[in-house]
Amino acid sequence: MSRKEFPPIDEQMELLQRGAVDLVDPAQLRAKLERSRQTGEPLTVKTGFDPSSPDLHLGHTVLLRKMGHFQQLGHRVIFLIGGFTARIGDPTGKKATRPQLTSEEVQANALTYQRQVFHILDEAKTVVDDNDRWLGALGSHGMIRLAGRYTLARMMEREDFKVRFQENRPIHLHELLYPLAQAYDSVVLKADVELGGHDQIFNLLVGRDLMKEEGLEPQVVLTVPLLVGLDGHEKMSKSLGNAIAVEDPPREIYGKTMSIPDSLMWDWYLLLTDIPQSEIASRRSRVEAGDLHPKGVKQELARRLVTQFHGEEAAREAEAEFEAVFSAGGVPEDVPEKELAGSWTLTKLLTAAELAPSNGEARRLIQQGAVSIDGGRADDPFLELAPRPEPYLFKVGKRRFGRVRLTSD
RNA sequence: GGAGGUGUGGCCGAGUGGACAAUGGCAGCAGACUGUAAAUCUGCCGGGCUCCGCCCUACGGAGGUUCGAAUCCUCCCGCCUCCA
Repeated sequence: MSRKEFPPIDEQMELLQRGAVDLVDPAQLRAKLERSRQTGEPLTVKTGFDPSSPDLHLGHTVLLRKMGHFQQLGHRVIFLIGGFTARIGDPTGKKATRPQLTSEEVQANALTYQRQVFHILDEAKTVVDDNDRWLGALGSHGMIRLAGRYTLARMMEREDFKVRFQENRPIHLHELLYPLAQAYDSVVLKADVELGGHDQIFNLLVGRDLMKEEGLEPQVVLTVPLLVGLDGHEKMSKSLGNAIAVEDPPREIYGKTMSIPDSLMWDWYLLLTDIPQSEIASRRSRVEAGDLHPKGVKQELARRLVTQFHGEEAAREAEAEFEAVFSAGGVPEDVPEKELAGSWTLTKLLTAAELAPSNGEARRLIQQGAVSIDGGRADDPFLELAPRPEPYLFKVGKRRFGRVRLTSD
């Protein structure tokens, strides 16, 4: 194995700490980096992913990008699929217990995951592993022995457990095993560093403890913040509907980015782009002083995000379309088209064409002035539309478009 | 095993026999204002219809009492607390 050259420590430290929330602890990370520089051995960096929900969104990419930083610096990054831990389910305090996944589902999800992940990570440099490999083999005895390495008191230091215990809410025994299992991964992999979202801090620290317990050098723990979603308040998540999926089409990524609150833009710049922090700070102060219009700054962000997943060409197109549709009130490129037979009442037509979820909703939208036909507002729910050769163009609300061709049977 | 409590619309949370498709808040949708930003204001927010009205479905599930039940009774299910 050839000796690797690593960048200077300070340079590495700066990149790695960008946007990080916790770093336990900086001195130790520095020491590990120095050692790897001397020996030419890269650090082993572990990040676990729960394969239960395979749709990645920008929130996940914050972590992936941090992994990418380690890769850029020449370290060895392990993308660890929690095939075993997914079947325990990370205790969140929420009532919904996650459904137990079959190993087929886990495998299918893992593949979907990998397809999405390698938009961000360098596939050639990424080690993919699955903790089912060792945790599955542990067996009951092994698990009990593992449980013997930790105490209830230490487990109860976790905020979530503590609160639930105080409030007399249930804590199931298997939930205590989750942090242990995750910690055991670090032991097996002899991780130098473990990355995770800030919400994972407890689990990651258990990893440190367990490694010490097993006589290993403890891992350094680095966490990144949870990305705030489109609404500007809640963390980004698919179920809250405030997410941008990695596989969203260009115009969605672009448009959704444009809809975030201005105040959120700086965080996104920090966590989702590589623009130097000094540059971000300078833009921010110019916007706040009124020297720079926030729209343009946000458009650049949107462009950069589209570029990451679809390339520059797609980003330019998305921007052109955005300008045409929203700034100039035009019509998007590819409006879905439907064909229906005969004459229709406006209300029912909207429902039939899936431009409204129900007739009642369609009627409301019409009455509220949200519907236009061929560019002119339509406010009569009972308007009769007759068949004609060219399709009708409907616009519902700000961004829903549809063409409907009415045929005379 | 025993005693008690609780279960309401996407979420939180009122409602304890009729005026309840169910107060209020959040979320969502639409309009105005804009930069498809935020904030703000206004309206909507179970489904269907021939729509100032009517019909259907709905308050954990199944039965029952009643002219009438989210509200009372019985059984069942889930969740919580205390005692053992």
